[in-house]
Amino acid sequence: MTLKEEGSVNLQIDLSLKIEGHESGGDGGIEPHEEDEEDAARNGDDPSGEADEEGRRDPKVDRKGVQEEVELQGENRTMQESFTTDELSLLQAEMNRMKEENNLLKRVVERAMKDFSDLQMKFAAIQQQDQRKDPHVFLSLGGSLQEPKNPSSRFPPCEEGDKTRAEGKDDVLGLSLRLQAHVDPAEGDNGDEEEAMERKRRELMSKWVPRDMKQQHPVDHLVQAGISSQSINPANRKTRVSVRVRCQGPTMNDGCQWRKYGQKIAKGNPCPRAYYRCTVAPGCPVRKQVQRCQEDMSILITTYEGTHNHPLPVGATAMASTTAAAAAAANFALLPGGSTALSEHAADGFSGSISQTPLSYLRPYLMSPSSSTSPSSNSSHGSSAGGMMIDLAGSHGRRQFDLSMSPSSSYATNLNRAGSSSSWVGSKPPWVFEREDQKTPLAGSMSAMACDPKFTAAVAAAAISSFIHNRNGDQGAKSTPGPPPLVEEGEGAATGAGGRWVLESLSPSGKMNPPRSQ
DNA sequence: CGACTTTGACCGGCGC
DNA sequence: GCGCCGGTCAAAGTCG
Repeated sequence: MTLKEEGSVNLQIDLSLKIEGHESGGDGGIEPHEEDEEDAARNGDDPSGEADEEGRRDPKVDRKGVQEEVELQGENRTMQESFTTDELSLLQAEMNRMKEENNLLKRVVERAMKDFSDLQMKFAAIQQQDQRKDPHVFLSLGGSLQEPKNPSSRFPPCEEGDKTRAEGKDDVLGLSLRLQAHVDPAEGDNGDEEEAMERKRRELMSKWVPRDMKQQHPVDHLVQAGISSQSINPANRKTRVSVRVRCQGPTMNDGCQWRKYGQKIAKGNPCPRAYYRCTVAPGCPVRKQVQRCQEDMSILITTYEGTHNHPLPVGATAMASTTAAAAAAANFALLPGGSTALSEHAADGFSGSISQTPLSYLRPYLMSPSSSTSPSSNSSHGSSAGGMMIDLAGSHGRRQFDLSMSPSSSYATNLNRAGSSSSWVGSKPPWVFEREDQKTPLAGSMSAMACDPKFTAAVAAAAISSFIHNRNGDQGAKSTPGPPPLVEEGEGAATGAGGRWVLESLSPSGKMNPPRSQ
C-alpha cells in the first residue's frame, strides 16, 4: 500500500469518527465523543455537533448577555439550524464518499484474500503433484489486480501496473497472487484446474523462460538488477551468485569488505572485469567479480563465489534481515508446507538475521530435485531446459536498484537512503528471480508486487547470503560457526546440484538482459 | 607505514 | 600440442 493510500485510509477513519458522532446508525458503529456530549448538554437545546462548535466558540459571552441572548435566541436558532442543515448535508456527502472508498478498499482486501486462498489451494494440489512427479512449477505473485490478459506480454502484471499508474490510478490498491504448476503433459490429467494452469503456464513459460534461458535476445531485455547462482564447476562444486544491479559506483555495497586482487578484460565485453576477495575475515574464500554490462554501462554485474567462513558484517546482516519476503516467497513456492511457510518465514526473516537463519529461506531452491545426471556447466545456460523463476515484477522500469558503493556506508545505510531518496525511481521494483536448473525440468516463476525499496534490495541480499552460505556449505560448514550447511540438512541432490539462479529486474524500457554465463 | 590498487606475468582448463 | 581465455599472483605504485 502506498503512502497515499495509507493516508486516505487514515483520513477515512478520522472522518468517520466525526461523522458517526452525528449519526447513530452509521455502519461504523462508532460512538460519539464524550466531549461532544458534554457540549451538547451544556448548550441544552442543540443536539447537533455544529451547535457544539457554536457553544464552544464563546460560552462566556453567552453567559454575560443572557437576556439579550434570550431575545435573539429564536433568530440564532434559525440561523444555527440553517448552518446545521448545510453542514449536515456536506458531512453526509463526505460520509458517503468515504463509504464508497471504504467499500472499494474492502473489495480490494477481499480480493487479495480470495486470491491468497486460491493460491493456497492450488499450491497444495501442486505440492502433491510435486511429490509424485517432477513438475515445472510456476508461481507468480503479480502486482496487478487482474490476471494478465495478454500472454504475449512478457511481464503482464508489471505492464498492467505501469498502465494503471500512467493513468493516474495510484489510489487503486491491488495485489494478486497466482500460482501455476506445470506437470509434464504426458503424465496424466489433474482436472480442469490443472489443465488451465498448465495452459497458462505453457503460455507464460514460452514467453518468459526461453527468452532468458536461451539468450535469444540478449539486448531485448535490459536488466537493472539480477541475481544468478550456478554450480558452474562440476569438479569443485563452487557456487556462483551473480547480481546485476544498476549502480553508479564502482561496485555494489553488499556489506562486506573486499580487496581487489586483479582486473582483466574478458572476451565479449570491453569493460574490464575486476576481481575482489573478501577481507572481512582472514582466509575467507569468498571472491567476487565485478563487471559492467556491455549493453548498459550503468548495470553492474557482480558474481560472488564461495562461502564466507565468518558471520556477515552488520551492514550485510541488517540488509539481509529484510530479505525474508523474497526468501519466504521462494520458500512458499516449494516448501512442502508452503501454505503456511510464507508467513512463518516472513516473520522469521523480518525479525531475524540472515546470518542466523539464511538457510531456511532458500532451502527449497537448493533442495529442488536434481535427479538428472546430465553434465552441467556454466556454458550450458543456453540449453537449460527448465528453471526456477521468481518474478517480483511489480512494475518494471519504475524503480532503479541503486546500490552505489560507499566505502563508509553499510548496506543498511544504502537501504535507508534508497527508501527515502530518488534512488528508487518509481514506486514498485521490478524483479525476476529465476533458477535455471540445468539438470531437471523443474521450472517455476513467482512475481510479487514489492512496494518497499528495502524489499528489492533484500532480495539480492537473501540470494547472495543464502547461496554463499548454502551452496558451498560443504566448504564452509565445518569452519563456519553459522548455521549448518544446506547440504547437510537437505537432500543429497543439493550437493553440487547444477542449478542456475537469476534474479533480474527490468529497465525502464522493460527490457531485460539474459544472465551472462560464467 | 600499512592498506589498497594497478598491472603485467603466470598458470591451468578447454577446445581445436 | 597449441592457442585462447579466465583466473590468480605478486611486484610496483598510490593513498591516507
